[in-house]
This record gives sequence, structure tokens and C-alpha cells, in this order.
Amino acid sequence: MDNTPEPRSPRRITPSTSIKKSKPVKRKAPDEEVDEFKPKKRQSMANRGPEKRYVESSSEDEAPRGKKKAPSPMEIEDDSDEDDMDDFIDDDEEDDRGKKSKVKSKPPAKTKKVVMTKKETKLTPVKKAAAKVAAKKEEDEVQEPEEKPKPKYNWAAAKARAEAGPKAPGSKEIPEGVPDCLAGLTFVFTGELTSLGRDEAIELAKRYSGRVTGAPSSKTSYVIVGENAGKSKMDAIQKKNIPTLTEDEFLDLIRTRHGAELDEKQLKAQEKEQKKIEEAAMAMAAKEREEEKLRKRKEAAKAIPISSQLWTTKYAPQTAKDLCGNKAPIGRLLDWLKDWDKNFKSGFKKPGKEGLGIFRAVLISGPPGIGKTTSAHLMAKEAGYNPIELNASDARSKKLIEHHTNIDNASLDGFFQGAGAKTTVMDMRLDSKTCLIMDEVDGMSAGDRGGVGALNALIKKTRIPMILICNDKSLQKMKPLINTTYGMPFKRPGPNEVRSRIMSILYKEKLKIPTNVVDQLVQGANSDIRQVLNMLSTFKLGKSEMSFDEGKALLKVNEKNTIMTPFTIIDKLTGPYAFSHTNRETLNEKAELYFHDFSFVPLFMQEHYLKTLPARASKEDGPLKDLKHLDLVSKAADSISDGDLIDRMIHGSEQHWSLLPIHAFASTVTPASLIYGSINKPGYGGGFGPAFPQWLGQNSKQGKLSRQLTDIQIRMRLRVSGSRQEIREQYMPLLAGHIVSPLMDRGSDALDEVIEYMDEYYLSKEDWDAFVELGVDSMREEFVLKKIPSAVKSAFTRQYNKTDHPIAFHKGDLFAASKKKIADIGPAPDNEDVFEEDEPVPDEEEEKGDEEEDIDVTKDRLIKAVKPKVVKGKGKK
DNA sequence: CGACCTCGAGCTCC
DNA sequence: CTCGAGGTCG
Repeated sequence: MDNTPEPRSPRRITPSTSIKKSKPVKRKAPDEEVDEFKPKKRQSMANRGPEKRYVESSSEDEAPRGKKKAPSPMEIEDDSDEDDMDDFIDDDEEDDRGKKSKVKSKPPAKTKKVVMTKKETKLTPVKKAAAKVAAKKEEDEVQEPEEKPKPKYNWAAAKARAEAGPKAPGSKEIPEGVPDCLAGLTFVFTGELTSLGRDEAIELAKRYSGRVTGAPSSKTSYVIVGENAGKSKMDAIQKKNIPTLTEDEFLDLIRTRHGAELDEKQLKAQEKEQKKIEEAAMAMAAKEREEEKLRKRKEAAKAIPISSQLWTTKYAPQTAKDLCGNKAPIGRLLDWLKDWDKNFKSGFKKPGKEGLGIFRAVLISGPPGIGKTTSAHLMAKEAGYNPIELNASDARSKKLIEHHTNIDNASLDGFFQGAGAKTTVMDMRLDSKTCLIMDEVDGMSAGDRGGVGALNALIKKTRIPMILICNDKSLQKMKPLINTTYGMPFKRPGPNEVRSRIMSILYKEKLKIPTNVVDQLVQGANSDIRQVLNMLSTFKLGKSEMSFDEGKALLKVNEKNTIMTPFTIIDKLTGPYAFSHTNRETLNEKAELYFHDFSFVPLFMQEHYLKTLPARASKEDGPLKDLKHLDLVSKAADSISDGDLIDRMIHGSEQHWSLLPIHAFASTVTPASLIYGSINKPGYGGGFGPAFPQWLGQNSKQGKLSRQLTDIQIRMRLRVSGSRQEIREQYMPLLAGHIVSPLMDRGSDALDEVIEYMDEYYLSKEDWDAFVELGVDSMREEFVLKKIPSAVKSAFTRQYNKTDHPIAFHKGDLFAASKKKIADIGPAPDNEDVFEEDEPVPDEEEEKGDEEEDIDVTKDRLIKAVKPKVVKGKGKK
């Protein structure tokens, strides 16, 4: 925190939430959260007398570094904010001095070089009140003249600023330019601006239809250079000779530039686009009329009139032209479908030019809402196929996969093998021109493992093209599909692609929404057209126009839908400008991020804090920079370590949950405030974004092992007694000699013996796997698996699956049911601990799952063997 | 109309 | 860094 920035002119810009389109609102209506929040906070600060003092003094000795202090929220108060506050307090003081001569002069803790010209600012009642509070406090603290202004002033000043800010004349105010005055210009922002946040600046440029890109290039009209501008960018700027602006000049540009000074080319392009939009809208209207007619003719009472349909269905893409983005993969998909017959005849031997001739199925993957399913349908139709959609997550299709497309089952399979045969599956007719579209493949195998396996087997012999759709193909369970299908990753369509479509729809709906607003919406909705349409259609109910700010408000309402993962949280907390003085988020808001998931976020922070290029060190150069970096990291480590201690108190025996906020700051916010900065850090293992905490990986593995051990124990408890530990330490080595070693030593000869032994103890093949995984020393996993020839392994699996086993609950899914059975039998009396974790006894339905055949044998056996009514845990044998 | 070049953005984790 | 899109030139 010692790299305090130069004193600078105060910011007169409201928090972004309160930028109003027209005149600033009267202050009687304090704007939104920020404002609501701050005053509240101030009060709470003011109420705390003594603590505050400590905080103040400690925040003062930041400069002499190395002093260990208990982490405290206030400490990590942004230095910049402090500065700002200073400035503001100064303002207030000066005002007050001028008017009442009441306030004593401030200790010269900080040199103010910049004297503002806004003393004439009329004090509004609120501001006066705020100033009064400030003044009073000042009087109180006067005895300690060496003290810096108190953090508590921040709130007063912040409030005053938030409310009075936009009105203050002569200060850096957000200028109001002519609409579209930046049209046709391309901006690049670099470095930290003095009063505008990066986002605000970008937003401002976009508000006036400017274009903002990340890297300067020959297309860039202006580069707005702030403090600490990146060196590479500056070099590029110099090399390409791009005009640069300061922030003030940028604001002036907005003020002075009139209208769109577009050159001919741009105008032409605009015209062209407009024409395209209108054409598309016409086409849409025509289509709608047609459909409306059709509907009327049919007189289908049930059909909903198109005009009242949801926009998302109403404007669902009808032709390939309507699809946004992903042009290349969609084209490939079409080619593949068209060539399918040919490839089928040649036995999928010829790769073709794109190499997709050898696949019988494609796997489309990509985030939701970008038209994967629609593309698949449209392309199938276009290629002359009759698409059948199976949604893997709905039970019907699941059954279908299980029962009809199972390779051992003849019904569908007959079709897939016989040429040209016709079959009906679930009331759907299949013929040679059918194309199977499996949606949400990744949601499939959740309930029935082997779903993907069965699907894969189906793919290998299908006689019709199959299009599989999933959201995430990197999942483990999707692995079998990767080699058998052609992967087609779909990406989010770019804003440009979405815009034209949205614009046409809007044109047709007679909604007047400027391009930049649409862009904003698209961006805010992450290019999810459906979401944008939904937002717009609800908006349409009230109005027919939308301003930039209305769009923003609309986005804000909808943005809650986006989920925060620890990754995004860490991104937010340690992003390049996360704690820069232009950042508008309060510390409390940052702490809120921690509370999103307070068991994970600290872990991610701990994983991440060494991987940034701290912005606080970026001022220095050479060795000094490294030193500063080290210093910051060391401080962050200290804080994280403090956080760990606090964590002990929270999660340890004392359960001091009230310490959670402190933990938030110590473990997360403070480190973030120190090391925030560029994430992409070459040379340090590189990588992108926060890594998944290694500890978590190990932890989840441990969790898995421990669950497996519990499994084994529960199964064996029919024969043996003992806690998990006992089983692990005493039975398992013994058992290993009987169920693992024979396979290692004698190979497949020992199979029968081993399986018999496992049956004796009700151990399944899965238990065997777990058993091996749990092994140590001479029984450790790699060693064992290496020693057993793979032929033996597969023979083992085959043989095990071939025979019936006297275990009622050898499937993981049936585990819940199995526990009940054990309870029925009555466990060994000294092992009640296992049953403590029992879920409520599952009801009958769950018990008879899909695997009835499996159960039947064993069920009889077990249930006959014992009296069923013994109460859980109490039964003695 | 096609090939080449240049610009720009997204990439990764659950 | 790599891919795709878009523009320009032959």
C-alpha cells in the first residue's frame, strides 16, 4: 500500500449505477445499492468508537512496512479510496471554512497539490450534513494531529460525492454528448484512468456508439492512456503512430464532437446493414402471415396464435440463415450429413477432406443457448433427413436407450443392422432417412451408468446418422465418445452476429432500440439469444423504445441468473483493476464474493495468489519490481496464514462462526488487495485464470477412498465386524492375500477361487477395484495392476459379470436400498457408527430399481435368511 | 471469386 | 498462442 498514487483531481463521477441518462436525479432519491449501502455502513462505523481508533493508527503505519498487524478490514481499504476521500474531505472542509470558518485546518498529512475549482459548489442539505459530520469528527480527533483522515469519513464523503457528485460544476463530470457522437471511432483504453473505471470508460464510449477493442492496431482511432500504461501497448502505439488521448481529452471529445462524422464507407456499410435488417424483418413478417393463415385454416383451437407466442419460439431460427455464428461447424455438419450415405456405403473408410468421413456420429458441444439443438435439426432437415430428437435426460429416452437400442436387444438393433427396414420406436417411425439427435448426452449417464457405453456401442453400428449434443465434452464420462464421434465444438456467437438478427426482430416488432443498446444487451446476456429475446419481450410489454440506461437496468435485473463459481469470484477479486482506485466495488461487496462460497474461495485464493503479476508492483522496474512483488506476496501469505488461524477457530472445537467476516478479509480480501493484477502470468507456470486447488483434488480423492472403504465395510459386515479402521488395517491385508495375490501369482487360474472368496464376503468387482486402490506397499495400485496381466483382468471382469453373486447391493445406485437390507439383517452390535449416517430408509419404489433381475436372486436369499422386521441398529444375531 | 493477410478475441477450470 | 472473420487484391 505504500505505492500511494499521486494526489489527483477528485473524481466527480457517480458510481456507475447512478449514471442517469438525463439530468442527474434529485438527491432525495438516493440511487440503488451503492448509496444505500454506504450510509448504513457509515453509521455502523461511527458507532464503533474504540476499535476505530486502532484501525486508524494501524492504517497509518502502512508505509513502514513489515509491521505485523492483525488483519483488519479497514487496513485493506484501498489507498486510492483513502486518497479520494481525503480530497473530498478537503472539499467539504474548504466549503465549510468558507462558509462557517468552523473547521480547523487539516493536518498536512498529505500534500494536496491539486486544488479544486469547485469551491463554489453549492452545498446541498445532504452534503452539508455530511460535511458537518465530517467536521465534527475532525474536531474530535484534533488532539491527534498526526493522524490521517479516518476511514469513517469515507462514508460521509462517499455519500456526499455519490449524491452531489454529478451536480458539482467545474469538476470532472461525465459530459453529455450528442448521441452517437463517437460513432465510427475505435478506442483502446490502457492503463489506469484517473477518475473513470475501466468498465465505466468502456461503457461511456459504447454509450455514444464508439467501438472499444483490446489491443491497439491501425484501425484504432484513439488510445486513451492512463497511469501505468502497459509497455507493450505503448510501444505498439508509438510504432503505429496512433493518436493518444488523456482521460480529460477523451471526455472533451465526447463533449465537443458532434454527431456522426462518418465517412462514406461507413455510411454505406450502415445502410447496407439496415437494409439487410429490413429485408430479414420482411421475410419474417411474411412467414408469420403464412403460418397464421395455415393455423386459421386448420382451425386448430389449441394452437396458440403466433402473436402471443413466446418470442423465443416465435423467432426460433427457421432456416440456416437464421442461425447466428458457428458457421464453420454448421457447414461441416451439413457436409457430413450429406455425405453420410456415401460414407456408409464405403464403410466409413474415407476420411474426406475434413476428415469427418470416417465417423458415424458427431458430437456437438458448447454452452447452452447457442443453438446447438436447432442447428442439428435444421441441418438434418436440410440434408434431407427426418430428425428424431431424443432427450437423454428425459426418462422415456433413457428407457429407449436401455431397452431398445441396447445392442443385445433386437428391436431397434434390427433396424440399425438390417438394410432399409422400418421400425417404430416409441411411436416414432424410423426409416433410412431418419437422423437421430440425442440431446444432453452428458446428462444421460447420471442415473444409469453404462448409458454412454451403450450409446457408444450403438454408434459403432448405427445405420443412420447420429448427432449427439452435450454441454461439456471434457467430462470424464464423455470420454468413450471422443474416439467414435467427430467433435464439433460450438462457440458463442459474436456480438456482431447476434446483433443483426436481434435488430431484424426488433424492427419487425416495431421496437426502437439503438444498436449500442442491443450490443450491450447481447454482451450482458453472454450472447444467449434466447435470453436477450426474453428480456426484450418482457420489456416490450411496457414500452416501445429503450435507452442505454434502460438497457443497463434490464441487464441488471437479469444478471442475477449468472452463477458465480469460485473461478469467477477469484477473477473478480484479483482482476487487473480489482482494487484500483477506479474500482467502484466496496470492500463489503468484495467480502460478499467470499460469502458466495466461503469454503472454497479461500482455497482458490491460496492457490492463486502466487500466480498474478501484482498491479501494486507494476510501477517499479527490474529488481525493485521483484522485490516489491516478493513483499506483496509475503504479506498476502501472512494474511492467508492468519486466515487459517481464524479458520481453526471457526471450524475447530470452538465454532466461532461470528468470525466469518474476519476470515473473509484475512483469507480472501486482503490477499486479493495485495496481489491483484494481471492474471496471465507468463513464466510462472503460465496457465489461465485460477487453477483448481490441488488440495481439493486430493481431498475429493480422499473422500472417494473413504466412501469406498465404507462400502467395503458395509458389505463385509455380513461376515465380519469391525470399524472402518479395523477393516482397513486388519481385514484388508488378509483379504488381499485371497482376492488379489492369487490373480497376481497365478493369473486366470485363480479366477474362480477369487470370485468365490469375494462372494463369501459379499464383495463386488467394484469393491475389488476400490480394494486395490486402497492398497499400500506391495499391494499398492500401480504395482498390483502392473502385475496382473490385462488378459487376466478382463477375464476377471467378464467372469465376474457372467455369474450371479449373492450380494443384494452391488450397484452403487442401489446402495441406499442395500443399507436397508443390512438393517433388516441386523448389523454387528458394535458398529453402529456406520448406520448413523444412514439416510432415511428408502421407500419401496427406490428399492426395486431398474435392476430387478439382479435383485431378485439375492433378494430372496437375503430376505429369506432373516426376519425382516428387525429395527435398525438394534438387531442382534 | 478465391487466396492471402491482418485484426481481434478467446482460451481454462467446476 | 491460435483460430476465425473480414477485408483486399489479383
